[in-house]
Amino acid sequence: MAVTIKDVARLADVAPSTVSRVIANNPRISEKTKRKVKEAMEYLGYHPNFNARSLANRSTQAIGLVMPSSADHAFQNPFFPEVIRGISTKAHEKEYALYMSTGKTEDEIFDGVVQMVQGRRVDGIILLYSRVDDRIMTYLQQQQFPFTVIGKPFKNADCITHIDNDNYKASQELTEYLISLGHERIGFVGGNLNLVVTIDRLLGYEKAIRDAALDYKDHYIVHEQFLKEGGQEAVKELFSLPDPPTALVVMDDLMTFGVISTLKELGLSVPDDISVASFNNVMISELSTPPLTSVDINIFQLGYEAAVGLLDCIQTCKLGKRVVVPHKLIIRQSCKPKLEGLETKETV
Amino acid sequence: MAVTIKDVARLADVAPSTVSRVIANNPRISEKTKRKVKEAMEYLGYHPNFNARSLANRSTQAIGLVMPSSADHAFQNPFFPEVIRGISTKAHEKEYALYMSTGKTEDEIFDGVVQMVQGRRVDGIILLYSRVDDRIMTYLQQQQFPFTVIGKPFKNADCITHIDNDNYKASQELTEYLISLGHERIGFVGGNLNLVVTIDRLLGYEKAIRDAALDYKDHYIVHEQFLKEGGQEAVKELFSLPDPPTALVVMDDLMTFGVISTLKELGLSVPDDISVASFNNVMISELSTPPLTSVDINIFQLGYEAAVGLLDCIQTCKLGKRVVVPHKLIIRQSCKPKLEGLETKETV
DNA sequence: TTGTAAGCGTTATCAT
DNA sequence: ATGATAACGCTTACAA
Repeated sequence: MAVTIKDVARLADVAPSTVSRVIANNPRISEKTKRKVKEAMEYLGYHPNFNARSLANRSTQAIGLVMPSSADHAFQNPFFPEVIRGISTKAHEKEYALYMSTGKTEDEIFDGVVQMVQGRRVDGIILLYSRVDDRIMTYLQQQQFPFTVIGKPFKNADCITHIDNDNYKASQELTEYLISLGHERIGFVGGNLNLVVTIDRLLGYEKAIRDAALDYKDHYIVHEQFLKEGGQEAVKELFSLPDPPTALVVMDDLMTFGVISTLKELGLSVPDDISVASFNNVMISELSTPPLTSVDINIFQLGYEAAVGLLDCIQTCKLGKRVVVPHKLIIRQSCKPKLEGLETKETV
Repeated sequence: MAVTIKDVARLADVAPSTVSRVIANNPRISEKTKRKVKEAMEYLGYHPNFNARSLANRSTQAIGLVMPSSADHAFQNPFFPEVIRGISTKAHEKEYALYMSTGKTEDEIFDGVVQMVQGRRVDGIILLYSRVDDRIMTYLQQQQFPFTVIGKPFKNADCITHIDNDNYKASQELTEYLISLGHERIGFVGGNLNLVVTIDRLLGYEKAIRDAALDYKDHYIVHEQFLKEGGQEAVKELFSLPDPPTALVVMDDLMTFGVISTLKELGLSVPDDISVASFNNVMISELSTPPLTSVDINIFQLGYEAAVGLLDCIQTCKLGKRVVVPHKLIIRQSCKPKLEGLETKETV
C-alpha cells in the first residue's frame, strides 16, 4: 500500500488536514510545522494521489486532446507532433498533463470525448482540427465544457475560443506569389473539404485568381485525401487537360510530397516543368528535393496559444476569443518563373 | 453538479451498489433490475466518474507514454505518431486511454513519470525509446511498476518486457545489400549513441563489413543528431576524406533527408554519385526524391505489441518477455550498383 | 439477488 | 495556526 497523507500526518504528529495545507502551500501555516511535515514527506517518500485529489477537488490537471480519426492517416502528418509540442510546452508551465482518448471511428472518438468530459478525466479539451458540422464541438458547447479549437470553427466562431492562421490571406498571398512569377494557369490541390482550413485556403486562392483577372476554372481544382492513396488519380487528371496548369497551390507539405512523386511518374519535374507551393513548412520541407516553397504557419505557436487559451477558459469560464497566429511565406526552390511564350511541355 | 450513481439508484429504486453492479456487468443481477437501472442511467444521462472509480478500484484505465525529450527534435520523427497509433489501437480494444506527461528536460520528464506512477494516474507505462543507463527504467524496475519498452533495454533485457526489431540483423542485411551492389567503401551515419538502437545497428553494420573482408574504418562512422542541426558538418567531413564512401547506411529515414540535402550542397547526387540506405520506412520515404531504400521495421506493430505486452503485465504482473517484430528490406531507388573502375567523383 | 456500510486518499468547512 | 469531520463518487465485503 502506498504512503498516504495520513502516514505523513502520523509521523509529523499533525492532522491530515495540516499536511494537505502544506501541500497546497497554504500561507497560514507556521514555518516550523511546514518544515516538519516536509521532512516527514521526504522521509516516507510521499506522493499525492491524483485521483483522490481530483475527486475532492474537481480538477484533474489534465488537458484532453482530440485528433482527427487516426484511421485516415492524417495522423502521420508532422503537423500533429509539432502542435502537441506547443501544447505540451504551455501545459507544462502550469503543471498540466495531456490526455488522449483512443478510438478510430467517428463514433468511438465521440464516445471518448464524452468519457473525458463526463468522466471528469480532464479539465478542458483542445480540438486539433476544425470541421464543418462537428458533433464534438456541438457537444462541448452544450455541456459548456472548457475547450479551444485549432482552426476556425465553421459556425459560431465568435463564441468559441479558437486559434487560427489567417488562411484566407495566406492562401491569397501564396497564389499571388505564383502569379507574380508569371503563372496564369494555376491549379489548387486541396484536401478534405470538410476541414475548414481547406475551405479558407481555397477561397483565398480564388480571390487571388479573380483579382488578377485570371480564369477561375473548376477543373483546376482537385481534392485528394491528405496522403497519397487515391489522390494520384486526381493529379493525373489535372495534367491530362488540354491546358494543364503550370503551377500548383497545394494544401499541405505532406501532400506536396505525394504530388511531386506523382508528377515525376508523369515525367514532369518540379520546379522545371511545374511550380509547386504549399502550406505548413514542416521540417522536412526544407530538406526535400527540391526544398519546398511553403507558408510557415507557426505550428508550435498554434499549439502553445491553444493551451494558453484553454487554461484561460478553465480559470475564467470565458469563451469567444480569437487568436490569429501570423504566417510567413518561405521561398525555396519549388517554384520558378513561367517564361513568356515558353509552353510547358505537354503531358504524355 | 453531475449526475451520480446515487441519483440513478434513487430513480431506479435500488441501492447504489446495485447500480455499480450493473455497470460492472455483474452476472448475479436480475435481468429485470438490470434493465430498470439501465433505463434510469439512460434517462438521467449518467456517466461514471473515472476518478472516483480509480480511487476505489486502484485502476485508471490509462497507459502512460514516455517520449524522449521533446527538446531534442526527435519528436518530429514520424516514428512517434505511428508507434502511438499502434499503441492506441490496442489500448482502445481494452478501453484504455493514453496519458502523456509534459516536460522538456531530463529531470522534468523523470518527475513526470514519478507523478504518473506514485500519483496513480496510469496503470502502466510504455517507454517509447531505449537508452543506455536510463533513470526512468531503473526507477520503474525498483517500483515494480508495470512497463514495457520499445527497443532493447541496455541491461537486464531478460527481465524487462520489451518489443524490438532485430536491429543487429536488419543492419547487417542492409549493409550486405549495399555490398552486393559492389560497394566497398560504405559509411555509417548514426544518431545518438545513447540509444540502444544506434548501437545495435552500428554493430550489425560492422559485422557485415568484416564478414565481407572490407576495411572497417572508424572515420567512416559519423554520428549526427537525428535531425539536421550540426549534423551537416559530420557528413561534410566524411566526403572530404581522400577515399570517401560510395554508399551510406543511415540510422533513420528522416536523417536521410538531411543527409541527401547536405550531399546535394556538396554537389553529390543520390543515387548517381552515392547510394544511401536507411531504416524505418516511414511514409514519406516512398514519396521522396529519390524514393528511399529502407528497412521497414513495422512501426505500427511495434506500438501495438508494446501495448499488448503492457496490458499483459498489468494483469499478470509477469515481466521479461521479449517480442521481436519482423523487419523487411524495401528496395527503392536510393541505391545503385557501384560500377567497377568508375571512381566516384571527388568532392570539391 | 440485493442492500448496508466501510473504505479509497484527498480537500474543504467548520470549529477551536 | 491547527484539528475534526464531512464530503467527493465509486467499489466491495459482508449481511440479509
